[in-house]
Amino acid sequence: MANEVNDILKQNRLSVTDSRTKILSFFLQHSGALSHADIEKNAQASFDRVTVYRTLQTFVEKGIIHLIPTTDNSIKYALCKNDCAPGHHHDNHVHFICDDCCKTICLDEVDIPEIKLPKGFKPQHSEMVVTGTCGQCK
Amino acid sequence: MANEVNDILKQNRLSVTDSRTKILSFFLQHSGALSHADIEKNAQASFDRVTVYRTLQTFVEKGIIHLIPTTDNSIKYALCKNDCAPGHHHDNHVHFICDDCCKTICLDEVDIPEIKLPKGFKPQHSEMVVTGTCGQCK
DNA sequence: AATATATTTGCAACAATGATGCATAAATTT
DNA sequence: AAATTTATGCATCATTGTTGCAAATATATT
Repeated sequence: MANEVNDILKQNRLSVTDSRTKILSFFLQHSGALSHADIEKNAQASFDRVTVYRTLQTFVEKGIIHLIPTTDNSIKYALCKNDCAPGHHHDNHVHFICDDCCKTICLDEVDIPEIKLPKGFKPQHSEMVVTGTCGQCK
Repeated sequence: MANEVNDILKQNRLSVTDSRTKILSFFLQHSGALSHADIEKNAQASFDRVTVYRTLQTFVEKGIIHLIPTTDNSIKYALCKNDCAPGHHHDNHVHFICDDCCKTICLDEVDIPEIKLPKGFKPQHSEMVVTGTCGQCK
């Protein structure tokens, strides 16, 4: 996996630094969505808060991770599994938030359906979040 | 409208106070989604920040307004137009965020489609947000 | 209509989250 | 290995949201 992390960073023309390597590894190890706090609390990576912010911002810009919409005031990130390019994300899968374990799960195999909008509205991107109980918590 | 505001509050067994009256009026006047900041900056209502927070929380609990999910760190609220009861919202319409004017619009007439989830997942509530260009901004 | 009770408000203080400038440190290029 | 570019960490600040408590206001009671 060390190589995979390295490759992803180089493919995106990012210098390979300690923080980037460890934060990206953390995402690869935890397939679900992570919050800034999750990453900051991660034992393996004790970086400055600012570094974590900047690393996450960089990853979003490069299309390595994507943001997940929430109704509480928390930002969550997850690895992009489709072919996302810098400044242009192609993730169009549904996200699931479990009311029990509070985990956010990317349902990579569930596409967001297209919908008909009222006249005049031009859609550019859709997000869909489903809450409920996940497989583990039923 | 003064009566309408009064009625809504009384129907929800809330004491009729200055802040609640004015904040609720503000929602009735502005059909779109509002952020905490929008309300705080509103000239007619110069309340303590804490009061605004608590009023909005109360309104959400009572089913008078609902939260709209976003990917940035902003919480947005909009009036519930369906029959939402305390602790039990029934809004299942799509929200539209315009990239140009940055307004959030409730598409009351567009229902969130039902989707098939992987085995084990039990859905409870769905949210859908579409970004793009709205009718005014095309 | 006046008082008693219950609720809400505003203040103070605090915690958490996020942003920016700049010197140091580390990575990449030559 | 040195020069250059880039990233990090620290200090500082702004914004956002929370909690406890006394004062103020609204509702209920007589």
